[in-house]
Amino acid sequence: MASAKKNLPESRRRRDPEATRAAILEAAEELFLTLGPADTPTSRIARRAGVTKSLIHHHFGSKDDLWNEVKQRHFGQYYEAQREILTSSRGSTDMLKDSLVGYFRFLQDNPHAVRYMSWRFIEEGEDHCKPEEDQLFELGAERIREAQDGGELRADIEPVTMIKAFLAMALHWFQSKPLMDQILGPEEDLDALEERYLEDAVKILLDGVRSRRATAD
Amino acid sequence: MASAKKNLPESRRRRDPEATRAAILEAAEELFLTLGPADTPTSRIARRAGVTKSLIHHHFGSKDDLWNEVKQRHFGQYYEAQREILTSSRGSTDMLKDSLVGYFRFLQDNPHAVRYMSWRFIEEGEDHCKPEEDQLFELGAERIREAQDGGELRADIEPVTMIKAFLAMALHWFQSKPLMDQILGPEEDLDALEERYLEDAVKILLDGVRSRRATAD
DNA sequence: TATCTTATTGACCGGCCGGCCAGTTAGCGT
DNA sequence: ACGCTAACTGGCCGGCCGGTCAATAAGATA
Repeated sequence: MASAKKNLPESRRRRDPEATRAAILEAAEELFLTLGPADTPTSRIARRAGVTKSLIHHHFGSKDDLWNEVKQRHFGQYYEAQREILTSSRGSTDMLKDSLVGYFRFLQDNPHAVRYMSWRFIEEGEDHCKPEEDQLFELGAERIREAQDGGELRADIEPVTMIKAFLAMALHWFQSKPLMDQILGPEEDLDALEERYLEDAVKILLDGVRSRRATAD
Repeated sequence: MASAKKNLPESRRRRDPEATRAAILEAAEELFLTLGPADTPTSRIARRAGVTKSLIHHHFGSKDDLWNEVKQRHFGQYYEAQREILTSSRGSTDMLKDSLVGYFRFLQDNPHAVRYMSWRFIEEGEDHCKPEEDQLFELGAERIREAQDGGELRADIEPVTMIKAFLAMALHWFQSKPLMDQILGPEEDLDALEERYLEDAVKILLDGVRSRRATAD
């Protein structure tokens, strides 16, 4: 009864449902996030994945289902990264700096995440990823409240606003980035500017959020 | 020879190209920005405008041309509002506060502008509106540099970063708003929260940007 | 080996969408 | 009054897209 299900991983299996699913997902993610869901024909996803269009329907049902799967999968990474940033960093205001830098690096390394966020903003349908994200928000707000009670962060500001400030500063850079290097010449020195921007953003936000009495290092 | 071109504005002209163009543009703007360009059939634009589909092609050429026209037109308003905010406000740091509040109010009153910005971020094609916007950026940066030289704003931060900080804080709220009231119940008290957010954002940004020596009012 | 499951295929359908075209009519100049 | 230009119409076409279905064969089970 004990099934020896995968007893031939050595030779290339001619049928490999999981690999097929993975290939479709990968192709779909790439295309959906660059062309947009509406402008991405399933046929093209299939071609890129080296599969027939019918297989997409076989494995995922409909195009919308596939899109939801991509979103949820992608949000997994995003969610993990965020959570680690929020929990790993040690106390007080350092956490905020680490969060901002960490989030910034994450977006830097995952351009898809930026486009994904943009699509979420634009689409109207329900968002399956929301509860997990809210939980994340709650986690961050809690840590901020602690710092407020400890006198490290100013208490006259809603924690949610602080979080949004950090998210906004990081995300906005990458959202507007394609608009910028479009006019800045091919790649003049946008990367150097990017580092400078991060440094400045840290300065602004930390000083704007720190308790008035605390004198910086 | 002096043409009396428009000598019958009183009785309803049965043919009125300009009015037709305007009707099409208005319908297109509404639909494009809510459904997205890809999900908006020209037939539906035509129906909404009370016109035949053919007329769209007659007046605008192609669907893409119409979309570009909408973008450019919409940017007009956006551009005007921004420019007025930047130039009208009197000296120093008050300008920044006024800019943020003004921009925030503008987005509040023009939900379309938010979606428009999001589409600009996502689309890849050239952006016809860019030069005017850059001019606006330059204007703002100049005023910030003056304040930096005058010792009112800290000088260790790139002016562009300051501008982006203000834009990001305002825009991000409205971008993420639909995601928020989706989980917050129908309309719990999102508007009250909105005002609170604006106040907090002003606090964070102004304190983060003000010169270290200047003691606030 | 015989059998059952299911991954995989290719052909096909109904529908919609963008664009075109031939024809009609309103307004404006002469 | 006449004719020209351009606004406007209805109808149609070619193409693509999402989805279905019957048929095939690979792999697991026994």
